[in-house]
Amino acid sequence: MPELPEVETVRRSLLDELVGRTITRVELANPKFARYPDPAELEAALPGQTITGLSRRGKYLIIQLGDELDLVIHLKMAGRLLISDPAAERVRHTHIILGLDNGHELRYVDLRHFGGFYLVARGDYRVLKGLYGLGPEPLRPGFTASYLKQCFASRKSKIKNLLLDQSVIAGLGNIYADEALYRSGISPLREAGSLGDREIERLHRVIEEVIAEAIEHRGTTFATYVDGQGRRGRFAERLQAYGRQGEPCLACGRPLVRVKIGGRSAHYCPDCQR
DNA sequence: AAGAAGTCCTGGGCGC
DNA sequence: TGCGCCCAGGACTTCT
Repeated sequence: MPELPEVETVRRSLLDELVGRTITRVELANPKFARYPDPAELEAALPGQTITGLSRRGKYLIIQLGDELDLVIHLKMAGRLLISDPAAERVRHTHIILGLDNGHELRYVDLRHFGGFYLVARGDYRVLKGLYGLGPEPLRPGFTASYLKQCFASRKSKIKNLLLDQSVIAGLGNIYADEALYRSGISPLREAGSLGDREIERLHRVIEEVIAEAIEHRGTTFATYVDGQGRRGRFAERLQAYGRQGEPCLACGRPLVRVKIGGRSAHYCPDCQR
């Protein structure tokens, strides 16, 4: 499930391949992945456009086209962007193909059918409510402990739910939220408003640390995630909480547990996380 | 207004 | 072996 580190890894893996290229051809093998505007408009608008940049906000990947357009892509749970030779066989669930002027193709593959493409005017993200209302990036100056204190103050929501709220912090998903809480010794079940200043400061530091470390290791591959060249991430082996229910806590040796919080699974150590 | 719950979707894993 | 069930999960909508 691509979260910030995985989307950033995909971005970096595609930079050299995409920037400067012109789109020659569009094939909507499954039109529903053209989320906005409608498929016919997307299909008509892309050919001839030159890719001038590739950026990321939270879990959104943004392909800059010319001076005026942004092609926004969200991979959701299982989306993949792959550079391919047109002659190479298409894997199942290949939904969108962009032909490039260097003879390669950019293929969008999505087993869970959740992700998609959005074509908007440069910087105009109103149709993407989540992108429009995104909170600060964890590795940028706007993300501070005092900002978090302000977000958490008197909130009744469990801290785990707020970490997943993209309007609070951009880019955290289930894996890194669990890892950050584990490393900071805070139970995912705590009411956000009950956290003390010291705890929030620690959580803030640990979020930066986990995200930076995960980017360094090119993300976490659990099931489907790979970068633009099909390479897996190496962070899975460093996970201390996510997916380790029943296994011993690395700090105290007692088994980690998995519980449901807000419809999502949360993995934690009931002894070390308070 | 905050917070909870439902929605999309497929393949893998499970029990029987 | 094979069927049916449940689950994973991000962002968005709808509801209370």
